[in-house]
Amino acid sequence: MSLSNDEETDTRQRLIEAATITIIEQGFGAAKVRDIVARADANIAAVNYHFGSKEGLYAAVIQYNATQAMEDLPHRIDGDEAGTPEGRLRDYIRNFLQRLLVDTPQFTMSKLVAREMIEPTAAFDLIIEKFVRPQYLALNAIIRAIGGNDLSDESVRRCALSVVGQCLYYQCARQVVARIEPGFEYGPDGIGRLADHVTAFSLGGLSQLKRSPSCSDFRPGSQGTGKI
Amino acid sequence: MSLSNDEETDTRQRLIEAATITIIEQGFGAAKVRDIVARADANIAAVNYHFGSKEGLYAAVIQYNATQAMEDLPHRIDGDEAGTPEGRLRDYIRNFLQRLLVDTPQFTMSKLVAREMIEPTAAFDLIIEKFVRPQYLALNAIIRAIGGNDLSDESVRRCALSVVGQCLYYQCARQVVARIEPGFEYGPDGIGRLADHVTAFSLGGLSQLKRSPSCSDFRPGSQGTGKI
Amino acid sequence: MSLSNDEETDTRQRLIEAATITIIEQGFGAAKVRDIVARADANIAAVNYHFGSKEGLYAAVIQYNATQAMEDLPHRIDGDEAGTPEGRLRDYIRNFLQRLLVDTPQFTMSKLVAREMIEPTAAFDLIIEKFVRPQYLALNAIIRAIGGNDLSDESVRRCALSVVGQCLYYQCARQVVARIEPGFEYGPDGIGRLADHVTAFSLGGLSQLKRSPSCSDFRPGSQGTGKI
Amino acid sequence: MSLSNDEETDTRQRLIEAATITIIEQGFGAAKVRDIVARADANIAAVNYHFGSKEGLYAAVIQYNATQAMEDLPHRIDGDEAGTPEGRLRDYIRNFLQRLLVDTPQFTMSKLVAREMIEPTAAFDLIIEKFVRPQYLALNAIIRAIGGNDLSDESVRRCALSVVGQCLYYQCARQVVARIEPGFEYGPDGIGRLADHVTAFSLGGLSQLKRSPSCSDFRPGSQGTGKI
DNA sequence: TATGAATGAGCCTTCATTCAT
DNA sequence: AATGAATGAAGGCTCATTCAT
Repeated sequence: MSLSNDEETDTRQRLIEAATITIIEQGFGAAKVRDIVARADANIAAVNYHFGSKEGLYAAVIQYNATQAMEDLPHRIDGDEAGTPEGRLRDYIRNFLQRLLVDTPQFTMSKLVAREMIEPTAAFDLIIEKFVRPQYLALNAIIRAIGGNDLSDESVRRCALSVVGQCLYYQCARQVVARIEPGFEYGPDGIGRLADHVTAFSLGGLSQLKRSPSCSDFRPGSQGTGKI
Repeated sequence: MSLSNDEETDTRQRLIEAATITIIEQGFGAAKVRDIVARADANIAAVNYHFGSKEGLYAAVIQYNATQAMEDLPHRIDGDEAGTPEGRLRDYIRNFLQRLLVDTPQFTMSKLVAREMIEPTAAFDLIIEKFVRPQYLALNAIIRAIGGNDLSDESVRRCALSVVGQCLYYQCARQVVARIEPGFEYGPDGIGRLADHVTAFSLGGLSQLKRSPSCSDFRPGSQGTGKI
Repeated sequence: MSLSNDEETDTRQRLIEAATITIIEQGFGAAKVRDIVARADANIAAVNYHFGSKEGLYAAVIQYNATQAMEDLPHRIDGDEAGTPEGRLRDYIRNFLQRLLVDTPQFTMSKLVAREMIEPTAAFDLIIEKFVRPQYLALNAIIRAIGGNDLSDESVRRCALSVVGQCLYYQCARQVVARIEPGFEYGPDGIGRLADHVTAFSLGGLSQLKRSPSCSDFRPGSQGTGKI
Repeated sequence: MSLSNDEETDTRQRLIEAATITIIEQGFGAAKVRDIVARADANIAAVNYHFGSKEGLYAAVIQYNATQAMEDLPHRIDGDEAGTPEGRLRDYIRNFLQRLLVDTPQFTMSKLVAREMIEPTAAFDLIIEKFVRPQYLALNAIIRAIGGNDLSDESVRRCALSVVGQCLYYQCARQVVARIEPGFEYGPDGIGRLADHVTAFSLGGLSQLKRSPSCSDFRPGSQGTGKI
């Protein structure tokens, strides 16, 4: 309420933002409290004062970014069924890739999740429930709409993971891609073309699995007939 | 000369193996030299004596595991063209997933690569050139054989990354998968079914891209016509 | 604010003083940070906090003692031309010897310089420019005033080094003097008599060189003629 | 006796020579056993095998070099009274400076002594008695011969130290001289001219002290009369 | 509330020395 | 006698945290 109260909130906020950037860049373990407070233009003792510990700061980082990210998600992720299922899949993929790859202060949550996958912390559960599962269920719904009754529940889930995997790869393996495919660009156009490719590739995959419904039925020998 | 000489593994070797496990579990930065030498039942000064520094030990770890991994690769990864291209793709995927996911002291290299993606060190270049690129080129060759002249070079590369992405996801996001799909199992059968799925999904994706050759030509609208 | 604040010396200051003593006693290489902080009644991390490193602390030690020493120099060293040149030479020598030999917490700089001669560090340049050269130039001026036009510039410089050498010897070779001349005492009286001797000896040397101006002209044979 | 016995002696000898060079360059504390054995092309365990410890090696270094140096001293240092006293002084100074300053594998002892002055070790006593005192007494004899009965014993001793100090300065403060008098050269000619200067300066000093016998009688005021 | 100096556990590394062959 | 791997004490330095104002 008071002016000083506003300033405090300000320091807290700056710390969270500075920590977000630093942790995305270096990971939680390698990020130093001294660097974070320097970036936030705050005092070395501020972290422990406001958050109790470095881990407390990280919990606040997750909390803040998860909330922010859920608010920013396009409404159709939340279950809106407008448009064709294929169009919704394309939008989902495009949006997912953008959040993963676009170099802006926005979309930090997806990058934090990628970090958490490798180096899980106490915030892991929170992230799964508040951020990952809702989107995963939305993707499942889209795929179910595309596949209709031709796909088993298990196939739907596997296909959802195949879609997510293709996208996440460009985040996790960004350095590798930069090395083995130096021409790859992460600007808006590049991401757009990438989304087109992933969508087409995935629709093809879904189409294939609709015809040979159980993935367990698939046998390499059947590939030799040339019908795929 | 003595029998004990044959039985007791070399300290150098024990250090490399202990470091491999520790670094896979914790990453290079978080792995402590004291823990590594304790695991190797060696003296704290042994690392410096044999490898000059912690980083020198890591370089030896990469060198050793990369050599080991390249020797263990099935011969057809090296360009053998026996069998149908589809069969070779399935073998490639199955082998890739096994190396990523099987919980054995073997197949350590793939896990080291996954670490290096997140936390690149001075060994990054070595890994790319000696381990990643050869396999990536082999996968490109398989996909080219499947796609024939219907696929542009760019499409081939994008498809290769889509295949790799699906597989790597299960390594990178192992903890996430365990949470959102608790039933997923990483035993030989589970990995076999997973390989079947990824193969079928990818062959479907390739088939789709052969029909709409340029991924840039793909438009969501065209998906609604029912052709997929 | 509190009284204790006035009485307790600054940790930074205590560290510098403790380091000064320790380094004079043992040299920079052999001085241990743990010993220095113990002497300063400070924490092991204090050196890194205040000075960045052990070398940073040493730089501060030099800086502090050099500043202190320059302030303590008698004004006539700075170029004051009061008194006869011979009197100024005597004062210079007496002051120089005092700073080298008196066993007080004062006059530390000269002892640090003696250390630096044997074990040069990064601080060497700083010491030469800020401390040694100004005094050397002052001594040159005194000798020039004594020698007048009878001495070449080179002779003046050589004589200055002869004066400095005689004084420094008692610092560098203190242990040796104590052994081969056990009666030598380093109290005020002893230093006073020593200054008298060095002054007389040096004035005699100067007088000799004025008569045979170029040192290169000097030949032992000419000494045998009884002129000395 | 056996051939292997000769080879052993060889390793011992190589270790002593390597240690001599290394210790002169870096001092005893900073010299590393690993560097010494590398320079001697010997095994790391050789030092402890042959000398018991690093300090044992150093004792052997002193012993060997002191013996060597005493053999190499010009005979007249040992009390030969040929030639005029002034000529003998000049020879003494020239020889002293050569041993201190000439950059050869010879004359190592003088450099070890200079080290020992700053960083005395257990070998200090040995050095004083076997090397320093004999030469100091010889110099005293020369000065007594020059001064005759006009000089008190104390004056003789002080003058000897003045001579030694001038010479040693160029060894101890070599780095300083290089900085404040960049033109100074340490080749044979430079050392010759330096010896000329020191001899002339010292003869002048002696001559002065013969006239005002007690250094304690010297007063600055008496300098103003212009007779020096 | 905010500051920044102080803390101490713990890290990697160095080094002379010892052990086993 | 010679080798080189192994040893462990000790060094400088980093870091999150706490203290005193």
